[in-house]
Amino acid sequence: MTQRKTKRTVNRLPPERRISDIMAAAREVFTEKGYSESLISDIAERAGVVEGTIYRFFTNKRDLLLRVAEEWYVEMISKDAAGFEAVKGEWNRLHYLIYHHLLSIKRDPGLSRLVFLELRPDPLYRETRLFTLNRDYTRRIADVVREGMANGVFRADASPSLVRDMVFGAVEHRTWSFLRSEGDFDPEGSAQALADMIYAGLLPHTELARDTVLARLDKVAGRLERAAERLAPPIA
Amino acid sequence: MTQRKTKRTVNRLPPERRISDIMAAAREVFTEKGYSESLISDIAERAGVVEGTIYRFFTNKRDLLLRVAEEWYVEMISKDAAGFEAVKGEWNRLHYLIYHHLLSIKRDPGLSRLVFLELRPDPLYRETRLFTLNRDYTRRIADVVREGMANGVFRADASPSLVRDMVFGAVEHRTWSFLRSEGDFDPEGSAQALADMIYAGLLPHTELARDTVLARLDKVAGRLERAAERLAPPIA
Amino acid sequence: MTQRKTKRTVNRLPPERRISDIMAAAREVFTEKGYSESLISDIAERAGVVEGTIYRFFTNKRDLLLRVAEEWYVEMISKDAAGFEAVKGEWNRLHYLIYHHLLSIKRDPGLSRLVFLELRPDPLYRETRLFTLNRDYTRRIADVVREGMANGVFRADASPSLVRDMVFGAVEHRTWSFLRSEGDFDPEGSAQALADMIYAGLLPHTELARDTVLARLDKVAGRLERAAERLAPPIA
Amino acid sequence: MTQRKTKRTVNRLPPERRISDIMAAAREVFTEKGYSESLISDIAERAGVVEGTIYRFFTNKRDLLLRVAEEWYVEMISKDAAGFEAVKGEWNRLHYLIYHHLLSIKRDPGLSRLVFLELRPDPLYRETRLFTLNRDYTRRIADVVREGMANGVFRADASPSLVRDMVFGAVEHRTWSFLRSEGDFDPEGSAQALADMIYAGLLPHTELARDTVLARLDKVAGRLERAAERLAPPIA
DNA sequence: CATGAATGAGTATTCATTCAT
DNA sequence: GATGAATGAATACTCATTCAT
Repeated sequence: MTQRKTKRTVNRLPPERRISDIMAAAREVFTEKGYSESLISDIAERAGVVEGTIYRFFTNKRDLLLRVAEEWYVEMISKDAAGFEAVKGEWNRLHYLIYHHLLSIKRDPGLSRLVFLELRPDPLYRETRLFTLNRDYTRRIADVVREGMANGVFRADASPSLVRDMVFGAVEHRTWSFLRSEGDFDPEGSAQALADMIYAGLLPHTELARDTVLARLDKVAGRLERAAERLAPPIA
Repeated sequence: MTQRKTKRTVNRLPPERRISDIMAAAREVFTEKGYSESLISDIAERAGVVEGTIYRFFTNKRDLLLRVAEEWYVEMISKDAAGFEAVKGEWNRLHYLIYHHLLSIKRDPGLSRLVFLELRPDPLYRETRLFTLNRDYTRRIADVVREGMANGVFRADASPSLVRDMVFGAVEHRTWSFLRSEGDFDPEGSAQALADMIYAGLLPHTELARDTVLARLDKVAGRLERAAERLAPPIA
Repeated sequence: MTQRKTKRTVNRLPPERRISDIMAAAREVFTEKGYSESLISDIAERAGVVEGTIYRFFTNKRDLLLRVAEEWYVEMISKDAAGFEAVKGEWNRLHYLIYHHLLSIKRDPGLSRLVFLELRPDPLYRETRLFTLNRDYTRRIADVVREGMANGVFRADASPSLVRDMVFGAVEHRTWSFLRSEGDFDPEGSAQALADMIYAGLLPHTELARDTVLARLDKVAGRLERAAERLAPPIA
Repeated sequence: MTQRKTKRTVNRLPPERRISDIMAAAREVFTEKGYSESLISDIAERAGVVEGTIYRFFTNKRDLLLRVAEEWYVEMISKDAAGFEAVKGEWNRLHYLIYHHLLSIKRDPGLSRLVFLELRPDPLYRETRLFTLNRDYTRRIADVVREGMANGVFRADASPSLVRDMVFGAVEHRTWSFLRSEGDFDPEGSAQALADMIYAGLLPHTELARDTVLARLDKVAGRLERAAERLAPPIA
């Protein structure tokens, strides 16, 4: 009649194992369904635990997501690290980082979406370890720029942070339709073209190639025009 | 018995007016609170209608958001159009578009977030008129590149779509902390630096042909003269 | 296949009716099961509405309980009011209030428990309308004491608030086992004995002045005559 | 691999010590947070044991609360016992018990609340040792009344149990706002006034002071009126 | 004896959308 | 056309208690 406790077989495991089981399950579920569609109960089941157990190790659902994303970043950072050290030359290093970033997105589009759409927009993102990890991850691009500037390979007035934004912004936009599951992208091709653009943009100004009479005149004319516009705006 | 109707003003307004009232209210609310925090009841109240009325003109909450975003794009596109036509020179045109895009984000961060976070990631985004509008909006960058290629100002192997992604991606990343309400950004400075990077990245690897220089000098001189004339017009 | 909306028959009723339906159902359920065991879904079902509808009229479950209790107090206060006015003499008025209070508890032990155990201990109880109602309800005892003091029937150094606490405290303790569903109690017997104790405790320590006795005898005789007349009215 | 045990101090203590540690911790926690807000894990931590250990000595959380309350009662009873014996005279004995009860509440408001709100309302309260202890504790008032009746100091028709309810009920009501942490109360003043009321209520009826012609007539009139009301209720 | 990881039941609340009046 | 009352689905989290080690 009064069916009470079903079983109650306490399956004792080392915490590290539990945590990694849960995180693996969470990564799966989050990746498949996105954050809000993911159910704690689903994650628990796949991890072979009960819902309550998840809350022994993770503050809440969001914390779990955060930890999964952090783990992913740690993975990405460490995985490339050795290879990166071996690469020489500014272009090659830019290319390496861009290419591997594209590969990571191709490998884990679900996690990428989560970071772009759930975690990064969060008002508390900056307080997050993920923010720090991401900063470390993206800083490598800026570091290459800084080195190039120190070597005299790149112009002295370049902006490392702008380059970082260009690279990661471009990659993100380039992969959006893929992240929306609509198409594919070519990591190698995109990496090459992007590296070329960035590299060329960073080279010092040669005589005729830039900032020559032509470019100067263009800019000056532009400034004059903008000034004129402010004084006498075109009749709309 | 208990007369309770607050007001019985069956406000019969022309549909266009209703629609614009609703969209104005929706824009306000969406901008202030983001999509999911926005309440249809709130929008209805600010628009001076009841919930049901909104559904006469809009399929659902998402459709309303979409229409608001579309209107914003139409606004942005038309607003810049005239000015853009007047701008000459590749660098200036790149700069113009980048600068005004940054200004739009600064002016309407709420709408920007909505597009980035709600609308664009949607699986059905491509079926949307917003997608088309955004394509038109961003195509202008690619068009500048194409023109430059045709003019011989830019290298023949440049990728207009990559440039588009670099520009809009970089802008987005540069403004993220602002969109998270954490800081500010300098539209003019960022626009200049970004235009410089892109421009330099697009120049031919070889020197410019001499005759091109001369031909373009003519053009530029002409523009200078016209600009000067606008600044100091001959006394009529 | 995709069984969606079950029905969707919108049953439109005047708000007063909905509210009273819900409150009636809530009173039933709360009375039967106590606060925390009561389910909103249960209340909704008995009221013939859907859960959401309850939240149109009541902020939350607790608010609903509060409103039910308030209604009960209003009921109790108004029900006794007319009768009370007709009662003359300090002892009789004390007795009347005590007796009817005991009757209320006997009639609605569930609500009594709720007030004693859920509502009154609440840290915000004083901010509640229920607090005000209860104050008005219990003040009547203190008022009788005050009147008696003014009339010289009771000693000048009596404490109306202490009497109030004695009366309502004693009643509560006397009915505890009943409220715990363990036994019964005798309202009439308890009311008499309690009124006697309180009355005696309030009399002046000295003897009554002779003329007072005579004056009051007149009044009492008059009341006796009128009462008798009501019992055996002259045949019309 | 990963050695993780924080401490391995298998603290083997005599059971009595364990029990008193746990009860002390429980008393603290229950007092501070109330029953349902109290966590077994919190109690365990403060007692320097783990959760499981508590269950070696106590059936469950409620049992622990019960034992804490019982201990409190034993404490209260034994503490006053000697002093009480030394007090002579009915008024003085009433006053002594009332005053010390008020002091106990003032000293341990948290435990008082627990008894009033958690333990006493329980359906199984009567089966509890706490019930017996409380009966012994409160019986002392009734005993004083009985003695007084035997001595001829109090009227023969007094009700010891009613007096008990009046005293403990009055005290409870008088201290409610204090127990809700809203104000304070004056033990000495309240004890005196309450003792006075009770004492006076228990004295034999003197000639003119009570139950004289006047009071008799009042009562009779009241009874007649009530009878009349039942026969012919006033038109509402 | 002690440990402490694992268990698992249980529910109030929101709000976009509908459709009878 | 307008109204706005009614609908109803959907889910994270807590913590007393147990029992394998």
